[in-house]
Order: sequence, then C-alpha cells, then structure tokens
Amino acid sequence: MPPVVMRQWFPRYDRSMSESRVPESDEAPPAPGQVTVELSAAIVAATPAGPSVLALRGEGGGAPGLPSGPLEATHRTLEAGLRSWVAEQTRQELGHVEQLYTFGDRDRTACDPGVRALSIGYLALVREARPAGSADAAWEGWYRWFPWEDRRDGQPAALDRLEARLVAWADSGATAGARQLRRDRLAATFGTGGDGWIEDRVLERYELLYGAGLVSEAGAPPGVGEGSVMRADHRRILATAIGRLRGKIKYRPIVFELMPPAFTFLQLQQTVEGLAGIRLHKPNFRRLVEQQGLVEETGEVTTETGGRPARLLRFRSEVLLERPAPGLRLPRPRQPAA
Amino acid sequence: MPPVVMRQWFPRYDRSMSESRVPESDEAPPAPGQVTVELSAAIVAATPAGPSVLALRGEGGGAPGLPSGPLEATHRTLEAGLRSWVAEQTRQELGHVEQLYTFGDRDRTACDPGVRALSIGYLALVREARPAGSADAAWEGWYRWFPWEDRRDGQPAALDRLEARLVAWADSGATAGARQLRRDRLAATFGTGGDGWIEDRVLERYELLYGAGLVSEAGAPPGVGEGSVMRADHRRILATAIGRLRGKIKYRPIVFELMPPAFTFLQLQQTVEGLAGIRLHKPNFRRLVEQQGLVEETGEVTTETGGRPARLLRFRSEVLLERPAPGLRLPRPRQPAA
DNA sequence: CTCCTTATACTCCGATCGAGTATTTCAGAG
DNA sequence: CTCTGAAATACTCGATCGGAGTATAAGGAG
Repeated sequence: MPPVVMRQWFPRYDRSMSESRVPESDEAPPAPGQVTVELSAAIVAATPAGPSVLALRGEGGGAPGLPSGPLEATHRTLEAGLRSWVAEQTRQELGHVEQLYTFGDRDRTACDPGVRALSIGYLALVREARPAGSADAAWEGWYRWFPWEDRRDGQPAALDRLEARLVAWADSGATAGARQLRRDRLAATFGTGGDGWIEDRVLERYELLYGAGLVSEAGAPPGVGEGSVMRADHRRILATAIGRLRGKIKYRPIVFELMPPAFTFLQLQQTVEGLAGIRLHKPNFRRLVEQQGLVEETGEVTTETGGRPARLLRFRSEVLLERPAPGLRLPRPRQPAA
Repeated sequence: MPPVVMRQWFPRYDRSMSESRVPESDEAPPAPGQVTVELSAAIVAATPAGPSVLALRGEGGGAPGLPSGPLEATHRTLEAGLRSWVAEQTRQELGHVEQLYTFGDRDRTACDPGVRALSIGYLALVREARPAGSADAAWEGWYRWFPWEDRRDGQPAALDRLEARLVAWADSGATAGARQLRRDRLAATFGTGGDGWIEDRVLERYELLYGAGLVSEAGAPPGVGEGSVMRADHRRILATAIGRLRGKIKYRPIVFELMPPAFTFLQLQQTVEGLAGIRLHKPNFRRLVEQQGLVEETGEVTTETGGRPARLLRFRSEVLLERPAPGLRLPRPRQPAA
C-alpha cells in the first residue's frame, strides 16, 4: 500500500496550534472489584488518498493509541466526556459522533485482573483534517492498521499473505467439525478468494485474525502479523469504527460529514472509495448521486482537478427530511445468471 | 390495538418451571464516585399476533422491567454476565444475543447522583416463547410499550393522538429557529403523516416523544402519555432493540432466529410484519424469500393454517456462506412519478 | 495545434420488484 | 356429495434500477 499522502481537500487551513494536556492517569488507583471506564474516539477525516484517523503517539515508545480518557463524575453524558477528552488531547472540532460498542472482556485487558476495565468506543467524523493539534497526535491512513481491508487496487498483498495462513489455521482445527466450522467462518468473513467480500465485516475479520494469531500484537517480533499495533483495545475499536462507517454510508448520507462545504463528484467518489476500500464505476456513481438528490451545484467550478474544470457541489441537507434512506448504495458486481 | 394473544407457534411446549432467584440488590451499596454497571436484555420471541418481550413484574407494584442484573467480577465477558442473569431470572434459552448500546447520562438516572450508573442494553432472540419461567416474568406484546409503532392495520390511533400534540410541541418552540428545528426533526423521525415512515427509527421517535413529554412516565397520572411504563431506562433499551431488529432483518437473515425449525411462508411473513410493524404484499414476499434462497422445503405440509395445506420450510443456513447480504428487503411503496 | 487529462452525457439491457389476478387444494357446512 | 370459503400457490405486466460500456466536452501543457 502506498504511503498516505497528507494533501488535504483544504490545504490552506492554518490556525495556531497549542499543545494539549496529557491525561493524568494517577488520580486515584482503582480498588479491586471496581469498574473503570475508558472513553475512546476513532476520529476520522477524509483525504484524497484515503481515510485517516488521529493517532496519539505512545508514551515511552509504546504503541500508539486513540484519543481517550476515563469517564469522570463531572461528565454529564458519556458523549460529553468523550468530547472533553478529545478537546483536551487534540484540536479537532468533532462533527458527527456516535457510540460504537462497549468492550469489557475480563481476559482481554492486560492490566490488573482485579479491576474491570470497560472501554466505550466512539466514532467521530471531522470535515477537515486539521494539523493534528499536538506534537503527540498525527493523522495516519487507517489502512496502516488494516492493510488487508484496502481493495481499491485489487486484492492487497497483505491479504494474499494472510489467506494462505488462514487456510492453514482452519486446517489445524482439532476435530473435523472444528475444521469445518473454521472454514465456514473464514468463508463468511473473508468471502474466500475475493468474491463475496463484504466491506462492512471489518471487525469480524479482525477478530478472526486475532483469534488465529495473525495480527501483530504489541511486543511481538515484527513480521509475525500484518498491520501496525495499537494500545489496549484501540485497534479493535478502530475496526469497529471502519465497519460501522462502511455499513452506514449505504443508508445514511454520512459521507458528507467528511466532505468540505463544496466538493466535486470525483472527490466525493474518492472519499467513498477510500472508506469502502473498493473502486466504483464513475458514470454510475455520478448518476446515483445525481438522481438521489443528495447534492446540488454551487454554481462554481474548480480547475484544480487537472483536466476539464469540475463543477462544485454541496450537500442538500433537506434530503434528510425528504427521503427515507438517503445513502449511497455501493454497487456490487452482478452475478452472472445461473 | 387488539390485545396480544399468547398463542404460540409451539403451543405444545411444556416443561417444569421453577421459580427464579430475585437478584439481591443489597450486596454492597456503591460508594460516591463509583461506577455501577447494569446489564439488561430485551428478550424477543415471535408469536402469530406479533413480537413479544419478556418483562419482569415490578417489585411492590412498581413498573415492570427487563431481565437484568449488575455486572459482577465473576463474569468473564459482558455477554456472559448478561446470560447468567437471564438464566437466573428466566428459563429461556437465548439464541442470538447482541449488544445494543451503553447508556450513561448522569441526569437520566433517578437514583443517587453521586454514583454513575451505566446501563448496557442487549437484544436477545429466542425461538419459542416458552412459559415465562417464573411467576414474575411474563411475555408481553412489545407494542404495549410502543403503540404508535404498529402500523400493520394502518396508522394506529395512538399515533393520531400523538401527531396533533407533536405539532403543538413543535409550534411551542421559543424562537422561530427552534420551531423550524423541531418541525424538521419531527418530519425526519415521524415522516409527517404516514408516508416517509421509516420503521427503524424507533429510538429516535421515542427520544423525541420523551423530550416532548408525550410518553407515560412512572408515577405520572394515566392518560398523560401513550404506552406503558418500564423501570429505569428499560423502555429506552427496548426501543433500541426494536429499532435494531427492524434495521437488521433487511440485511441479515436474523428473522430465522425467531422461527421454529419448520414454518410456513405465512408464518414467516407474519413474523416479519410484526417486527417491522407494517403489512407486506403476499405474493411478492413469497417470491423474495424463494429467489433469495433463504429457505428450503422440508417436504412436509401442515393443515393447521386453515385453508389449503401449506408447505413447511426450514432456513438454509448455508446462505450465510454464499450470499453477501441475505436479508429480507422490505418493500417500500413506490412513489408515483413526479 | 496536438495531446493528455479529467469532466460530463448518453445508451443498452438484464435484473429487480410493486401490483394485480388467476388457479389450486384443503376443511367443513348443508 | 357438493358447495363454499379460506388459504396457498402460480403467473403476468410494466416501471425502474442499476451495472457496464462508450462518446463527447473543456480545460492545461508542450
């Protein structure tokens, strides 16, 4: 996968940055039997090269993580708590925010087993990937952590490597029944061989890879797994975020939360392609967006795109009131008739 | 709405019941600043008359609630904790279980404000609505709590009553801008007038009604709101469950988790209609199910349906591996050309 | 002026799906 | 035994959706 170039839709953005306070984790050590709650956000922005998330450098050379912090008594709502941590650690103005999932497996939190660590993951979308806001925060292409999820240029090499090892994993089941079960699960999540690939099932694929020991873990020697490592369960949260976003663009006009106020058809298409990790047919995508009434022309054009000047569009927020499910149905290659 | 008749697909089920232990809530009073976690399940079963949930009678004449209990240190995972509470309080064998949402607003928990009460809601599906398992548990049609959500026999009277009051609520906004915002939100969630009604948005509708003070609350005089009351935030969890289920049947074959091993087309259709709260076109539903390859014939027929004997079907679980999104697309009446 | 690049417009055609109608097959009443 | 009603099942029509391909327009660089 080519490195994500951080050219922005809005390259001219420039605002004074200020450093953020690192959360102090030594406020009160949790007593045994108690519950701690961590709020984490996968903050996503779109760039021409693909979607990016805001990652915080790990302390002391550790694995990077998502912006996060503990739930505190002062937070009126969970989302408010999340927003306050994000505001403190980054300089982003969050647009759409939604809760993803609450993780709480006892055996998957490496730390003190006497304390129950709940982790509530959130997805947040921002319109422009501003300068990260602190020296510890940086925008990174999200496929860095999920290289097998990017099928825009055909099946990625990472997936080629993984597939062989996944088959080996399936065949290493203890009993014949277990092997069949593993093969079935493999077929359902990875679609075996590229056809039948379902973009949404990011978390299911990650969990399968995790169970099969095929993703890198913090502390493991390099090369043993695919993709970069994240702190705690943050990579799992990111997988959930990607899956949710991929699923949701199909039935809600959520992509526009990632777009600047005015954009071209191709920019919109490339954003969707980046999110979904697949390529789309240009004329059909155009027609789809047009006839869905999701956008309207601003009247202006831009010549920044290279060839013929492109008309600029804006999102028609009225569709939220008009149409029932104004999403961008992703085309699925039609099966040849049986 | 006619009262839900508890005739079962499986009326012949008969197993010795045993009383369940009521959870002791006095194990250790939470200290200020601490976090408590309650796990609650909306357990859903399908009956010919419509979907039902298992409700626990409220103690001392209080409002009924969902099976639930606090997260404990012995629970390995959140789902395991939920299952153990459900096993203790009911006699149901849960099939599909999925996490819905974590609620944690400080101001919406009526009890001790010093303690943060998290509430993690789950959706669970069971194949047969067995006898409730304890004298305190009972199956209830879910539209009892959401009468405005049942559009199977046209727009329900409850919604008629509500609409007038919702418009009044919208028009009582402080500023012109607030009024427009309220009208827009109303249009988006309720579809104003019946067309544009989107089944999934159950929670959004409930939250709007809640905010407008139009749903019954515990302790309020009868008649002030529509629908029955539930303990704590359990009604909110149920709203989330209904919405999730309605959304999910469209892209995953989840209805079959509610069906007995063999069933007829009409039973399947009525189950879907009950869940979605709308009526479907019989021949088209048939064709849809057939050509989707979701079911296969068992070879047997049943005469219990009244007229011509109906063939019995079973779910083809293989489709989970074959097809990408094997859901039951719900038909949406086509708009007359503009 | 040529060529390259991108934007935009249009066509074809199979598959989908809403809507309606006709036919079969049983149970039970007369 | 026959009629009747209820439900199951089968078939048709036509609009539209949407995948795939191709053609044309309009700028910039050389």
